Amino acid sequence: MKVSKDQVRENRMRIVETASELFRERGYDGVGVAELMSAAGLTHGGFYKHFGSKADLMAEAMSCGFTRSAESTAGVDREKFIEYYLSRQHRDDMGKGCVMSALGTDTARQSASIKATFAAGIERQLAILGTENGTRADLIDTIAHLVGALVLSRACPDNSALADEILDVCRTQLLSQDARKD
Amino acid sequence: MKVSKDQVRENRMRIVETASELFRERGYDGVGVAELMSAAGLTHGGFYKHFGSKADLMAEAMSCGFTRSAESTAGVDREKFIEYYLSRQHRDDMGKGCVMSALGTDTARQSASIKATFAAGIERQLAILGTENGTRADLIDTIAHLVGALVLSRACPDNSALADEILDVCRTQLLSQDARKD
DNA sequence: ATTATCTATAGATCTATAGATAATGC
DNA sequence: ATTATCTATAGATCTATAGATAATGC
Repeated sequence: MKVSKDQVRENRMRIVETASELFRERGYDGVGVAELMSAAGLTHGGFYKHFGSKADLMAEAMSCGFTRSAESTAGVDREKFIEYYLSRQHRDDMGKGCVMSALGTDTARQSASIKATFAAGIERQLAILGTENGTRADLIDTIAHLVGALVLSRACPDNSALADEILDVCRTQLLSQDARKD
Repeated sequence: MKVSKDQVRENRMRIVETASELFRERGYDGVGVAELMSAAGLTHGGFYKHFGSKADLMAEAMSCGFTRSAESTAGVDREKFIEYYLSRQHRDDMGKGCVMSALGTDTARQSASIKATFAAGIERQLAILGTENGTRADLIDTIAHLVGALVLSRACPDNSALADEILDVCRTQLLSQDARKD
């Protein structure tokens, strides 16, 4: 039953990636270790050879999600970032979307070390957007605005007018802020 | 063991108010029916004479929270609302604060009927702020901005510089939008 | 007589651990 | 020999229900 070191690394990574998506989709309390391992193609007993606890995995899964976001956001300018962030596609696929909007409230209810991982993720996102897209204050403001729009839109009934209205109103406002600076 | 009709009404209300606060604090999955009833001074077996399910209570608890918010927000102008919303006090007491920021992501993971209750709450909040504080679009935009700021600030480590920075940056930006319209 | 609350429990889940197994890697 | 994964399970929890109890309200 033992596997090669490469296989172990791959299994571990698959657990983290799977968890990253499932936690975003259903929340920390919404996914059990057994289901998570099963989704990664393993049995639940093996989990604790990889991680000390479910909470430890949460931190890694969150960090992994931030890394994926950073990768796909690199080189994107403010306008494109806003368009992507407030798209229906992003809203309707929470598991693959932004960690800040999907796990922000979950994180508020977790331990200090998870919060620290989250804060580090915010800083990484700010760094990726970079000074060419605005001052630090501008970027923090924009990100908060985007996160709020997505959280509210997702909390509205699927395909409801209000859900789309929230995205549209915020997109218009955020892009007009951009225009004022040009 | 039976109690008067008045007592029944009072017990039911106490369950809803207790749930409203506990759900905001710890999330829907973070509180069990037994603990909830115990916090309301009752035993868990009696729960299902009041509510069909835990999810049914969630809807009522959410609606109750929105009502309390509406009460305390009535007559408050945009500037005062922003100051209150982005205060440390509000951020650090999630159980007693705004339902949108505390339960938005939880709601995104719930059934359509809970989402409908949430959307109705947004509409109520918009109505309370009223046309004297801006167009419907202005208000939606402001609320999304506020919710995002609070969600992100709460996800940062307690008493961290970033947690406060997020609130401060967004307060400045939101109040400057106000000034531009005067 | 009705019924809100109580105690008790069914049945399903949850996190975490124990011990067996079998392939890797020294 | 080591160890990642497996099966099995401990012990705690979870939602929901059943049946007893006792005070209300007809």
